[in-house]
Amino acid sequence: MNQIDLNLMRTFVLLYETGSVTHTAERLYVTQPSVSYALARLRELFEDRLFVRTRQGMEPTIAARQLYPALRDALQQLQDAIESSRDFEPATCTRRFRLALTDLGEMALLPKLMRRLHEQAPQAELEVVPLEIEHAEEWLAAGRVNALICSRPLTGAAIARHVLLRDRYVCLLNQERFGEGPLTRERFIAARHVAVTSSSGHGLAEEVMRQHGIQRKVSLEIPHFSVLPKVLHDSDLIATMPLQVAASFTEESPLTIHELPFHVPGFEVALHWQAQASRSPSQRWFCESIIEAIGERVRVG
Amino acid sequence: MNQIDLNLMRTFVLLYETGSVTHTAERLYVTQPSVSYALARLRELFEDRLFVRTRQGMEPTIAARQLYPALRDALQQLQDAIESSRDFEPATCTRRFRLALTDLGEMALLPKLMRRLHEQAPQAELEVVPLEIEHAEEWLAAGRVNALICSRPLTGAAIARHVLLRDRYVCLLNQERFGEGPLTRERFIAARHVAVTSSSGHGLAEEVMRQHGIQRKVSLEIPHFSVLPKVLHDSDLIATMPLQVAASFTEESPLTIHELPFHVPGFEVALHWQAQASRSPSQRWFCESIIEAIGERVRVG
DNA sequence: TCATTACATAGATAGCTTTTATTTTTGATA
DNA sequence: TATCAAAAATAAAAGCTATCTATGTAATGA
Repeated sequence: MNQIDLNLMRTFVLLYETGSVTHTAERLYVTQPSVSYALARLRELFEDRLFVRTRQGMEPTIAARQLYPALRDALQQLQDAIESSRDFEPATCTRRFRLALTDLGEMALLPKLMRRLHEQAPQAELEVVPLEIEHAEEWLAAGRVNALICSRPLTGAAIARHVLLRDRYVCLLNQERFGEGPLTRERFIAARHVAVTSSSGHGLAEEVMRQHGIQRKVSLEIPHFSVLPKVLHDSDLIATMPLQVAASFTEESPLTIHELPFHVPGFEVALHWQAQASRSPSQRWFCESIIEAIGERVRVG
Repeated sequence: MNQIDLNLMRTFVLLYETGSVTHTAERLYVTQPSVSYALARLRELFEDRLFVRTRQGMEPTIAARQLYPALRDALQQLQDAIESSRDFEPATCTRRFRLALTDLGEMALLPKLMRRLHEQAPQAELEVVPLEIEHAEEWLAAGRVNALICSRPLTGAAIARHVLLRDRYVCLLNQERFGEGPLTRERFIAARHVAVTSSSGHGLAEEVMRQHGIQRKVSLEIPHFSVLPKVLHDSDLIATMPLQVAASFTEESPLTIHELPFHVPGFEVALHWQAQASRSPSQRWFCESIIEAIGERVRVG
């Protein structure tokens, strides 16, 4: 066990991510046969083919799939640990950062974020992982993601938190189809609604409605926010969502924003990360960049 | 960054733990100059001397001290990940397991545990880390320890728990010096007590006393349970502690166990570990061994 | 069927780790 | 302070092994 060449694991992870011996070789600045030989050694080590050739590239076997997450996270931690005592240069950074986001977050924040990161660290990579709120703490603890953005405050041990922005829920609808006039409580209840089934933690408005005893007719349930503009444009449905997103939707479609006809407290969207003193400079830089990139945004609501 | 020889980190960790280039070489089955050369490369990599010669061996610099915990944990995770897909043989296992325990746990459980582990895995190493209850979850999440045993149930995400035994608090005293007769509430309050200042989570009895409004005179406060027999033997002090330990103390000293003169609920001593599916076979084996080793014990109380 | 693409294999090479041998350093002791 | 012992560092040589070039082979698509 103590004789295993740990450098092989780096090759494994790259093989998994690129799905190609050749591309892995390019990333490692070695020739293709070199990686092929490394793969042979990996296969002997794990007593499994690990990757088989298909038209889509090198497809991981079951064994490889099981190995990958743990190896990737462990390698990341190791690299973080090594890096922690060395200087960090965004300009020359080529590593990959992982950020968990709701699809709402993607729409509202990702453009700003990407611009910022690309300016400062043009060679760095950003991988957005769809947020599953119930795994949030686990992902942070295990290093699966470097940070995550959500509106539910995470309470677990050793998790740091920084509020990025405040928002509140509003209604969005196509006034033409819905009919003129303000959105009264009666009309809200009488209307047909579209709901987003979110494992993302956006259930605050629903909760409040339940508390107020407001029963609404949900005619459509979709898993993501992003198709809402099209859906609303072609129907008399009402969607309830954060103002930030609603506002951006009105820019692309002729939709109208209305206040909810009952009180829902505002909420905070916050960045969360593992608050260990030993986190690396790159990790710190990543979080700070996010905070600065999003923080610049004009507060709404 | 992607060119760093990860195998060097293994040498670093061993250097830190052995405090000796020569011993590290022995552990790695290479010669001393080989490790010396590796150290030279580490020094260049981290731009720090890392270890300086003293009478106690190679003493780590501040930089090395900062690096060590993160590197050790990351390496452990990596090795776990690699191991997870390979068979585990206790008989040939040479790795080191880390277990966080209270000193009470050490006394009550360690002998059984060590015997069991040594039988099945004679070459494995066990490192007992003094438990600091407030860092428990963090330690598990970060992989600082493989498991921990405590009586406070840990609630964090992704922590598995298995009750090892149930116990309850009793009083222990030297009847000769204390005076004959049962331990009434009046005598309990009138008596002088010895308390163990525990960061270990053994505060249940104290809490109950506070709730009952019982004020006792604490004449002695000590940080560990282990010296209690001697202290009690030479005094009329009363100690409040779990029955299991009290019972073992009566074997070595002529002390007497009394029920507490008020009700304190029993408590559970449980093993806790990180409940990730990806944990390695060795990790599973370690936890199962502990459960079997302790579970065999005759339940008391 | 042929061209193309990508991974595997063979044999040679070169680079780098390891080894043996030796020196230097450090701390202990007289 | 001088000397001795122990342990780390250095030097030079050796040996290993990962990498390279060249080539083979299998799958894909025009």
